[in-house]
Amino acid sequence: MEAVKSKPNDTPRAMPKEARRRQLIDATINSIAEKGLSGTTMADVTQQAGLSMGIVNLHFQSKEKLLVETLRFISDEYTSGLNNIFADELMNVEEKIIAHVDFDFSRLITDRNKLAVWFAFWGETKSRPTYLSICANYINEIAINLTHLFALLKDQGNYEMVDPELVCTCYTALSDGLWLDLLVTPKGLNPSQARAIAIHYLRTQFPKHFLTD
Amino acid sequence: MEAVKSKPNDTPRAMPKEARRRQLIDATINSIAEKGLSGTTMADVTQQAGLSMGIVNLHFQSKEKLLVETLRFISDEYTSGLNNIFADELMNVEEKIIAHVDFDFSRLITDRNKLAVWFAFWGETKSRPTYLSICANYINEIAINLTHLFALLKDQGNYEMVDPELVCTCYTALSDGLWLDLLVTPKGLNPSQARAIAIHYLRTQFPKHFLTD
DNA sequence: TACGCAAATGAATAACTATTCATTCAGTTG
DNA sequence: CAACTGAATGAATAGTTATTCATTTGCGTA
Repeated sequence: MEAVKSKPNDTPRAMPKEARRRQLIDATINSIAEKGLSGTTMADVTQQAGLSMGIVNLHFQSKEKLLVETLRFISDEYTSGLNNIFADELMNVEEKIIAHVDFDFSRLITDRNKLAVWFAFWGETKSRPTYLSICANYINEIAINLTHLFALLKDQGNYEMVDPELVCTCYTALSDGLWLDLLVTPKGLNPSQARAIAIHYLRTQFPKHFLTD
Repeated sequence: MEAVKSKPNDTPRAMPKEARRRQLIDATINSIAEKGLSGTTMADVTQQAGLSMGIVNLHFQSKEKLLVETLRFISDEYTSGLNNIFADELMNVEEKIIAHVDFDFSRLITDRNKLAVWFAFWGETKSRPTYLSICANYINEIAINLTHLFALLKDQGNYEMVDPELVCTCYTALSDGLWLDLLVTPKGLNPSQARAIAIHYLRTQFPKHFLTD
């Protein structure tokens, strides 16, 4: 038997549990992006990670749980990024909304592999309520926070006719659609153009704001 | 062996080829909506259709081809509906745009089973270029037609500042996002509310138009 | 009514894939 | 440095699912 693998294995045999789990989640994201959710097998994931077959069942009892944790990972990443912005005491309302948009179209979020994971799960939501339940809480929380920011800006700018809840729903749907665009036709639209479209919409509602760039 | 099935089988044994294919495509749509793309098996589809296992391979050489034809079916349904509107000589520009929006949020298109199929395929697009190639043509064609309508309305209404291409991209992303909303949170938004949001956006661009309702 | 034939059947097969677990391995402790 | 311990391995297993094809079915025709 060959004792030496030519590929230098840079992961030590004993790693903090969390780091190994994270390594497997990363491999899962890549595999879903490359082969789709239906095409992702245990063999794919473990090979991606450079580890052996049994490793997933060791760290996550089953494939299904690995998938759930993967969705939870990208959900948490998104939610916590936005919560940092909402909680930031140094920004005013307009700055927070711009920071929100910047985050939505940042490298971290518009990474095509992660977008592929998002939409892979959305496509299965109707048949697997678990997937929806992971996102349901954060969806609602973000909507409340964002609506609140729009309401504040409405007051500050005397935008009588603006309906903050409508603007929040519209902005959210728009960014979902722009993400889909970035995923499926990457040559048609780049993240900064997508960002510009989102800002264009906000400017229709708050014409005295969002005039930079 | 039991000779008589209690369930009355209303499909005659010999059916026009196209009708049987259509029956299987319908069953596939239902199965994808109910079990997801990854959970859809040949047994599911054929049971849904009330037919036997071998039938799919008889009419579509393989499972993969059945899936491709299913995507093609809903793509064609959408495209041809819009093309009828673009080609209609009895409508003026504003009426055509409204008809477009009405179609986008009609029963035919916002059927949750069909939305589930759309997003199931979008989620696999990155890994299966075939799926994208089926849609690529119509996406482009519709964008050209819709941009043209916006350009005409810009001229007719003297909307100096409007960028028709931007409005088309924005409207398209918005409707994609609203469809996702209708799919995943059906209790949060109904089709007529979604339609109202789309009109709300168009009104920001063409304030003298789209004032009905 | 009987015959011919295309359509449909479904049991058998072949291919694939998640999970298990006895064994190996490497880092740590006494 | 030897014994210990828990992580990691991967061949074997068990379960699932697409595909095949010999057989059956029922419709149209002579």
